[in-house]
Amino acid sequence: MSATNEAGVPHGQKRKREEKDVSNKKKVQSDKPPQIYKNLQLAESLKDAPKKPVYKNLQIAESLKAQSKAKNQLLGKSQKAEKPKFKNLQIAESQKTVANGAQDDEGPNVESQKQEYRDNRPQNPLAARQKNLLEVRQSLPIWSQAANIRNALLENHVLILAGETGSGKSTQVPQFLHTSAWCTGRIAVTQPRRVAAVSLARRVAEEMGTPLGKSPQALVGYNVRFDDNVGKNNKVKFLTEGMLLQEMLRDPALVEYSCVVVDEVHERSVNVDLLLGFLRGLVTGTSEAAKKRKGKPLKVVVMSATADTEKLKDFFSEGFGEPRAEDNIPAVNDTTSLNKDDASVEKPQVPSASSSGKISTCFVEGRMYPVQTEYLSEPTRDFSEAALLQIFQIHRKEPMPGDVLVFLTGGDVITNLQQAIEDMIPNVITRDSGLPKLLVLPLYAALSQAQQQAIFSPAPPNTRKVILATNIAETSITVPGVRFVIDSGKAKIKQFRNRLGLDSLLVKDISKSSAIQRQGRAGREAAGKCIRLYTKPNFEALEKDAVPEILRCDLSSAVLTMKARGVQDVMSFPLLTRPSREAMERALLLLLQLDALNPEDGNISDLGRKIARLPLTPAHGRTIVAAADPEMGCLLPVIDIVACFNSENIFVEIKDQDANDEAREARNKLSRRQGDHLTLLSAVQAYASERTDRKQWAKQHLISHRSMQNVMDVRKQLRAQCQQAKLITKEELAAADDDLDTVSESTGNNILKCFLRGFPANVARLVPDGSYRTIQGHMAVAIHPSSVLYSRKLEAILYNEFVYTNRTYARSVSAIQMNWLEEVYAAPT
DNA sequence: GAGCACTGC
Repeated sequence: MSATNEAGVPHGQKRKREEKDVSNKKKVQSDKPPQIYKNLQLAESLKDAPKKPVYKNLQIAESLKAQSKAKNQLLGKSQKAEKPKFKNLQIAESQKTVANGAQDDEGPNVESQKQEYRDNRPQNPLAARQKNLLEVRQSLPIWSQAANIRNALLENHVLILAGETGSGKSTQVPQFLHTSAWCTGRIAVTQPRRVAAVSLARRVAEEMGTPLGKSPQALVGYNVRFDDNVGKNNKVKFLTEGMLLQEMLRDPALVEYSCVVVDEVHERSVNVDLLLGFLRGLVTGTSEAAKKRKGKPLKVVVMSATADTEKLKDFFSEGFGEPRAEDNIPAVNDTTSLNKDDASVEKPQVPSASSSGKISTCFVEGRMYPVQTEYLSEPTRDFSEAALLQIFQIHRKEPMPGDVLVFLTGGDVITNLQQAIEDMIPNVITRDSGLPKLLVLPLYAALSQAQQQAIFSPAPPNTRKVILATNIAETSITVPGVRFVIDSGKAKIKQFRNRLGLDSLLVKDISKSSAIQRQGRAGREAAGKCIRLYTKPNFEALEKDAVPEILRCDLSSAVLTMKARGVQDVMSFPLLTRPSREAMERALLLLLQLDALNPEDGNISDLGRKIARLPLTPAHGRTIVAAADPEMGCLLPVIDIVACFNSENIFVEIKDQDANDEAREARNKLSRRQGDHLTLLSAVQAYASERTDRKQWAKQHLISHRSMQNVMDVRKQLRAQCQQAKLITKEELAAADDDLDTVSESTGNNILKCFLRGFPANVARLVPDGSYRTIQGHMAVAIHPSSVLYSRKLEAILYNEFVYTNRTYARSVSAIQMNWLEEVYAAPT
């Protein structure tokens, strides 16, 4: 047992403590990047690489691109030939669509802002930067709409704003609004991703000429998981959707805010759908929580990249007591209703009489270069082969510079295609010796930061980059330098099947809007070209929009989210898209099984409230609560395991060639005969008890250091939250050390019993033919080959997930005893 | 003997 003396403070912890004392700017420079950067998959590079380009390279905000736009404009008139074409969103009379009669035509506070930096001392670098940025801001398409937007919210409480990438909406709208008279509280701006929230906040702070975050002068802050950088005087706060939902637990009326801007609504995450439901109740004053605002108005701005604002408008109109437009039979000549589902007709949509002046809509054109689109004349059976052909055709025919971005389905397809291209390169390039070189780069989430980073480094001279990417390049990462896009038209899509209680992850056709999004990636820096590896009729036949996540996932989390925020009748909670009754009922049933709801009235129980506060699925939350029961007494180890399930796979794939026997043996030592749960635990504990060089340790054990760092972050957060929820005392937590202890047989059993409590449906038993069948539903289940229990025959198994790929697999599996079931499910809590 | 798209509290 190694003592935790002063000198023995684990590396990471000590550093973290030091970090707390330094300012934000220093944070970025410190040898260990702050939490958020670690999650950018770019952390490693941050240490050495200059900071700016990193942020720039990420898909962040329209505004960052504005810089390059402005640069293009400065480059001179010669660029006029390639003048960005406004995409089909462009609406000549868009101003009319906002509230009637713009009063100040001049843009937002130009004079007052000018005055502001005149007043600042000239040597103030923030003010100087602000001044420079003002010119860039004024060149954004949204700038001319500033007065309209301000006036719209003066009169109405809801603004629906459609603006494509490049319009500047994410950065400018909060700045247009924060000086309005009604804006006495804060403006929240939600984002689906953490990176976006952080980088937008940074940018807006710069544009406003103030520091970011906690400083008393700071007007802009952000709050994302693992990184709270909000100051008392912040007027604008960027946060992730999940964070705002979490805030609603303690403040369901959002009283600290005067305005909530919901950005990227078209992505339709479950969280955004829930958020819109809550906001509708608040803005219309129809929900219980709305009373707590005591008459203080709330303004809601809903921003989307697609022009389809009708659905959103109908949704809010309904909240104001108007019937949804669908309920009306459209008159034959009523073009506004007829056009609703016609993607090709995107005309300005003047607020119709039915909106009764409560909802404004506004369109802002995006800024983008034209993209020429080609289709295959015949459908292809093998999109990899078709892509291979097109890549070399582009390389032969198209001028440099111009990198190629290929949208594919998954890591394996990407690896194979990369191999195929590299095999062909010698033939093609030597045969035609005038050709530039080709550099093939894979891009998908499971790659290490360093590998992902490669797409951002400039190619060597006379080299064309070919990036083979998954959907990650559609929303999360913007690849610079791309002029050619090849679109397979496919993506892997996860779908939860309620009846079977399993997730399937299958290759499916993408939606039209997804195809358009992919196409747009070719026109960000110059005119480009998009080759679709399917026919034009195929494209026309695609669904208009992707199926929203809320129709594709297990609803137990969403339902608990509603219940915990005061929604009693979840069936009538306003949702943009209503899931099936069956899916809702299944979720309610599971929550009842988990004791999260009272069986008498279906309201949330005390236990349910505890679960709802944790950043986990209800099943994992229930497991944690079970582990805190003194009879079980295994909270800390259960947290370690749950943390693993909430991070990427910690085990690095063992490839026969590169794994040496030593590492393999080291890895094997971590494995536990009881199964994957305790194997994960032993890995976390061994890692945590490593005091000298964790990175080296991870390498030696074929464990992903990055994943493990994330596990440690989640573990820390869960420990703190459990203490807050009084599931563990401060003293107990302080006494916990990371010394390597062997988990006793009985503790091991207790741990598995806790998981049993959280996963009543994920149990299967061995049947006479040697296969496993689930106890609920008698479905055939096979142990996934990645499990330490693969090919073992055990009395019964418990598993963390049930997925369908080629067959139905149980992943993360442990052995249990049938006689535990009675004990676990009979026990009162 | 499989092979996991992508986010988020």
